[in-house]
Amino acid sequence: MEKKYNFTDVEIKDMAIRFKAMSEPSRLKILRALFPGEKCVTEIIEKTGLLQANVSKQLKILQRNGVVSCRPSGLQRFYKIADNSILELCNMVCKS
Amino acid sequence: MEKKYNFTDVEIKDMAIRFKAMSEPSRLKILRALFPGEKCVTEIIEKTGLLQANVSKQLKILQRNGVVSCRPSGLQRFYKIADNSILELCNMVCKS
DNA sequence: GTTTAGTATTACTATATGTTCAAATGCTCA
DNA sequence: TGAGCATTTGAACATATAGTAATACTAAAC
Repeated sequence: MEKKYNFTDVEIKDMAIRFKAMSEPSRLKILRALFPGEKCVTEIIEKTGLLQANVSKQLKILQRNGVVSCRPSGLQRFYKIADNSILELCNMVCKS
Repeated sequence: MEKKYNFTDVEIKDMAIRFKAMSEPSRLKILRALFPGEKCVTEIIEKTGLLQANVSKQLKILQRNGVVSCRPSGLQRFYKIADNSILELCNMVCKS
């Protein structure tokens, strides 16, 4: 597998932002809750044990960085993992 | 490839710490300087354009989290990427 | 059409942590 | 001891997190 390592400054900045999105336990707990499939905010609150305001805030950060996506449905908003590589990333970091 | 997604709280905490280690542009610039091969602190300072104190502090963080390793040699200390998966990780995040 | 209940986001505050820079200190070898 | 290389310290500034409370949104009941 061909690997790149001459990253530009812009790429480095973007990478830092993405890594930062994954760098909080509260956000990783939300991802853990979402790996099996999409869930609404209330379900995420139950699964994670975090407070409502906190979940909402962290979901916004995850969404802004393309880690999760959102689908409104009636009163609820269903969030899901945006990309398969997120799980792969977690597995790689967890092993090392 | 078999993927895990029932991470324990402890695993999540550790993952967050590792992601955080990669979440600063200054640290990623240091890694970029090290990808071609090991370098001493002075060389890293030249390559990155960061100040000495800063490089030293960020190297310590990277070392504490197992991202780089250190080999003293005379007056100098040579740092290198500790693990091949670091570059793989950067490639994965850069693409997405 | 207005109200009401359920659902989710936003504002605000206190606290904590991280980054950078300048200066001082530590370490190693000649 | 002195020079070169690297780390540590301390202060200023910036950013992030968690919690409480208030606000916004949506759909259905009346």
